[in-house]
Amino acid sequence: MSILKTKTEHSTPEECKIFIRPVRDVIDIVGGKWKLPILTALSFKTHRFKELERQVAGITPRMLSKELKDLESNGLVNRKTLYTSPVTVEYSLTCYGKSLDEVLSAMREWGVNHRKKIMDK
Amino acid sequence: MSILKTKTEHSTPEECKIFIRPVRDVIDIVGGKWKLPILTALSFKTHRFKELERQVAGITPRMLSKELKDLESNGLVNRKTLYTSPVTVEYSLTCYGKSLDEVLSAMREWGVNHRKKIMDK
DNA sequence: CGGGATCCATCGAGATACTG
DNA sequence: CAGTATCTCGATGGATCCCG
Repeated sequence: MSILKTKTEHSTPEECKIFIRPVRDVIDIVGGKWKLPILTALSFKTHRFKELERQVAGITPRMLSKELKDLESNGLVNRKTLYTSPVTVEYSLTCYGKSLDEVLSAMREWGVNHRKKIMDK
Repeated sequence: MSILKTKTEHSTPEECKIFIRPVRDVIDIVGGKWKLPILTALSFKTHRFKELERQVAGITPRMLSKELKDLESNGLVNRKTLYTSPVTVEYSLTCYGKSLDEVLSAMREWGVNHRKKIMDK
């Protein structure tokens, strides 16, 4: 790629990638069937595994476990083992997880309006 | 965060659905492998089908056609047939499509920061 | 209770060839 | 040029059973 490249009316593949990648990251993080329901449940209160399984209607333990790991690896959710008997585990939103809410709110606002617009047609 | 949250500590399934649905709508609209690359290409300038096929590296005509129909059905993209010979078709972002940019920017901002955060670990 | 392991169905997307 | 039609495959997620 030329160092002397001036501003063009079209984008280079590199520019596009840098532009798109972080947006895609967000989609990957909150996308899929269960991430939003889980985050929403946790935004109301801390839940144990079994409680989440009941709150998030329809989810299987297998998926719940996998999704919680994903969310935890992204720093959105905190996992806390309580050594009661039997052992219980508490899941909660981290502060960082809560910071996602601004983004979700922006999406929600546009989405609510869009739904209205599409319905009217 | 949410209006609901200030009112109750837990959510009903109905409330959750209404809360989540518009966000999911946005994910569906810009999600998948090709929507963002296509929207990004069109955000720079109007393109014909074949031009888009070249701009969006790797896409097949089958997918490009399908994705453009999706975007058009959501009012984000305008399709304009030019009766030249042979016929050419121009695709462009609608004003409504451009309104999505605020949302994408919010996502991008969070995503850029997140990528930095994850990389540092 | 909090998961893991295994098998299976569905769907998004690629490859390729073809048409008006 | 602007798409369509088939076929195929890998990923996502569901069903079921199992364990410490």
